[in-house]
Amino acid sequence: MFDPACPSSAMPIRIGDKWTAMVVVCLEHGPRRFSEIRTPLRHVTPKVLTETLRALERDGMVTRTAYAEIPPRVEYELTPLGRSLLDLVDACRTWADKHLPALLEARSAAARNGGPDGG
Amino acid sequence: MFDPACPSSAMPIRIGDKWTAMVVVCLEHGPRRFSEIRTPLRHVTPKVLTETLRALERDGMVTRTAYAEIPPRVEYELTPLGRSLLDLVDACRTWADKHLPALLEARSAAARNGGPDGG
DNA sequence: CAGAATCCACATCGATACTG
DNA sequence: CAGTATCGATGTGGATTCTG
Repeated sequence: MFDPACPSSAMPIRIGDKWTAMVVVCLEHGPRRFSEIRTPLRHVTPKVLTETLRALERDGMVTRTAYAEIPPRVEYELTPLGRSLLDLVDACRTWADKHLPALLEARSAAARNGGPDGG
Repeated sequence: MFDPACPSSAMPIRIGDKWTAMVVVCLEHGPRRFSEIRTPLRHVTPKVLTETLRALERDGMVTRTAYAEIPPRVEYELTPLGRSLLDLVDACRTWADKHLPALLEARSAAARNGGPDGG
């Protein structure tokens, strides 16, 4: 799911913004720091990750805890509401396991027929 | 779900493009004509609906059947793969019933606090 | 380390007008 | 009726740069 080469870009379903689902999964097993979220999501810029986290915070999905230390440390943690998104993530995974191959096959078949240069 | 005034715009989950989920629900109970899909989705332009249907067709979600009649008649119907999206639609509905009010409350609470004019 | 500010590329969505 | 063609508005995602 974290691999941009995986066919998840073909997924007909999306949770929140582009990185929301991955962030939620990252937080599944407990609080994580900003950098700890960034590491597995290697292609997300800090700006976008901040936006995603702020949106989740606004919607009561995560809590943000800043510690007054040097260097700074901030932890993000899923709320119960945020954990409820894991159910949706799971529903997506289940669907993908069962149906994504068929979608991919249909798509490439369509590309071969009515695709690039017509047919 | 078809009412633009409903809070579905706040839904943290989306199936396909903007109108995909609604189109799929429209086709739930059998084949429908282009116009029959447009009617309940009153704010969709023919261009966008065509794009949505073509995408669904490419992905093996719907079949398109054109009849050589005057006036023209075209019917769209869900494939088994397309019907599988209904499971996702249902998962979304279940989630919304249980958690959307909490999301909305958290969001408006955030708007009152750190909202428009900061604070 | 965690994040803010700025600018920009791109895709989606939509209004309008026209066609077989 | 069922589209197609063109143009414009908009929002999201990203690169880059800078700060406490």
